[in-house]
Amino acid sequence: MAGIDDVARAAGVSTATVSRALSGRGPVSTAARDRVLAAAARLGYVVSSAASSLATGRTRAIGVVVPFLDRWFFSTVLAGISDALVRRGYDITLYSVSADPAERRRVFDDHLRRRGIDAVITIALELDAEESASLRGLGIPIVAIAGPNPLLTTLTVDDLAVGRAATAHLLGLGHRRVAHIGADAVTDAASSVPALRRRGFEETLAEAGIAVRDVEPADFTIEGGSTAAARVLSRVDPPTAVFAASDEMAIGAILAARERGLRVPDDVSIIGVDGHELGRWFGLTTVDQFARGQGERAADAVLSELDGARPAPGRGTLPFELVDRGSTAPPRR
Amino acid sequence: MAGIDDVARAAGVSTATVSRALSGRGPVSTAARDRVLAAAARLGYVVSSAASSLATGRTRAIGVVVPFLDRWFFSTVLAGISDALVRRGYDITLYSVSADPAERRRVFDDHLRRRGIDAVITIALELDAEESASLRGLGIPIVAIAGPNPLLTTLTVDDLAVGRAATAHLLGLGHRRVAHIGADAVTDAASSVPALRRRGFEETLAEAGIAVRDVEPADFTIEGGSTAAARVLSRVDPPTAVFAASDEMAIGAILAARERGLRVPDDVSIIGVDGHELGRWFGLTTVDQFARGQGERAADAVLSELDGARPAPGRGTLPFELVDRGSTAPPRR
DNA sequence: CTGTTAGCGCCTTCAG
DNA sequence: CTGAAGGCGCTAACAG
Repeated sequence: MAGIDDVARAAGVSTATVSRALSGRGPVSTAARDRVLAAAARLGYVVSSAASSLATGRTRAIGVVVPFLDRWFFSTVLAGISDALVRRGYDITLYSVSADPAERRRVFDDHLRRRGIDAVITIALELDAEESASLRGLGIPIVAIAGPNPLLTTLTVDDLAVGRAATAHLLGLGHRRVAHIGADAVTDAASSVPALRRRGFEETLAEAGIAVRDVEPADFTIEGGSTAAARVLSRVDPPTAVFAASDEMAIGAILAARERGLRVPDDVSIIGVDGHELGRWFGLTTVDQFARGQGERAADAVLSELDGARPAPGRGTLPFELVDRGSTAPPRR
Repeated sequence: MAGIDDVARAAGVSTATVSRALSGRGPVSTAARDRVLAAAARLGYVVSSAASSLATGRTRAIGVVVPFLDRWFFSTVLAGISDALVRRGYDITLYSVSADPAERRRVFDDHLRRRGIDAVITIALELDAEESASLRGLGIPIVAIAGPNPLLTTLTVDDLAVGRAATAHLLGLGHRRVAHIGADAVTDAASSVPALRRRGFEETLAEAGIAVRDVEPADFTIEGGSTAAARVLSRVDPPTAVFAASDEMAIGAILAARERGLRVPDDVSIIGVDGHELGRWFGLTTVDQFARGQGERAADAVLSELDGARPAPGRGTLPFELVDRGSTAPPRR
């Protein structure tokens, strides 16, 4: 494993010059630089990240913390982050944290601090005060995607608006009996993504003078959506439309409706949130939130902060867009 | 940021003792250890991974290299790896490599070498000789999941057997006109996962004295599966059964069949490979390969190698299991 | 069992 | 523009 002094010797310069030539920091004559580059290439020299970061304090690695790895939204955002980061020569250190408090503490207090990372991106993580403090204590740029966190710089779609848009779409079609599948009023924090979408739903209904009914908590999986939808649709006076807070739940709802012999959208309209690729196949109308783009933007945000830009003033807002693919229509009566 | 000598001072011992007490390597009296632990906790001390790995050569980080992040199989395996690794206090450094040769070279020759990682896990990566050599050159344990690579220690299901099992299942039901959706004979390496499944298909057919027809290449997405299935099913003499090399393609095939007014399994039987959670909802018969478990096993394998175990002799074989959920049945005639 | 003391490999002032 | 040299924070002999 060639070291910096092997290169220095081969190029006939000092290690300081090698360091300068390779890092681009500090003045080096063209001639010297060329010799260094050639020698480095010939020897297959690569700086040791450990040594380099011990000396500089920077690691060219970004920590990414997620609550799930195997759900569409998270892996898609992660893919976006990875794309953007790899282009800039940064690595990702990945942390998937469960709900287990002890394990979370270990990740926040040990791993994240021990490991040299230059910045952190969290995806839809609901952090308690202590965890937020832990993150801030790292003294590095932090960007939280999805879910406004008053304690952190966040980059998020306006989920209240998302909830309102989806609901307004249904009301605009003439629906009056509308169900919502999503947040659990008991366990979800008021500022969480699910809770905001739900609030958007409730507010919009209230403004239209419609009483809120049929709000079913579910866990954002197809299965959860299906179960919840089955429950609402089996009421004596079932809703004519369902707003699910995620596409996976919406797909579950479509499947549940079909199982009950209901046609979508003829018998019941269904709308989701996400822009899940699968939605296309179900003709699912949804509020697309461009997950991959969110990841890219978060990566760009932390990188520009690392390049000296001030932390984004306040919070960044990400785009969303209602995509009508046909799973919603006016109620039959 | 408290350092090791802050702890040493607070505990009234030398830094060497602190290091020993905290790492567990080397003898320390109980009394000293307790004082060190207390001081470290009080000061919120965490070792600097950069300094530690510079001194030891180990980083407690495992590199994971994948070709995709946003496809079910990969994110699921990754979740398994993460679970197993986090339990043992290791971090994941994640690399998603595209097909772009230049970018791949950068990852293999720069990132992977610069970054201190103690071992590498690759998931379904088709490596050329140079890339394999690059990896081996790291001089650290390597485990390749999915796809036998003659140049590396691999941990993989026997995809030839998977292909045979799926095909035999269809033949056993009485099908004689069976199509396959999967490998592209032109672009897929003979030892790749898709090619092996396809070969299992072809061999099994041949052994039953049935001529191979209707082999459609597709890209392992729902969309690709749907398109390919549409093509086979529109033949004048369409197959009575379809074996898709992944569940995502199989689901695409089911959707395509439905679109053509065909019932599954009455008009056409469909079987996939993976154990994708979505399969449940389509009643998809599949060859489950327990993706999450694959990740866990790979993680365990590299960790035990790091703990001194010899590299697994030859290649490890992972389990698979045919799960009949009803999308296959005897042909009508 | 414990402290002292070299480095680990690189970066970065500071002179020249 | 370039080289010499100290030090980043920790670990691993080596004495004691």
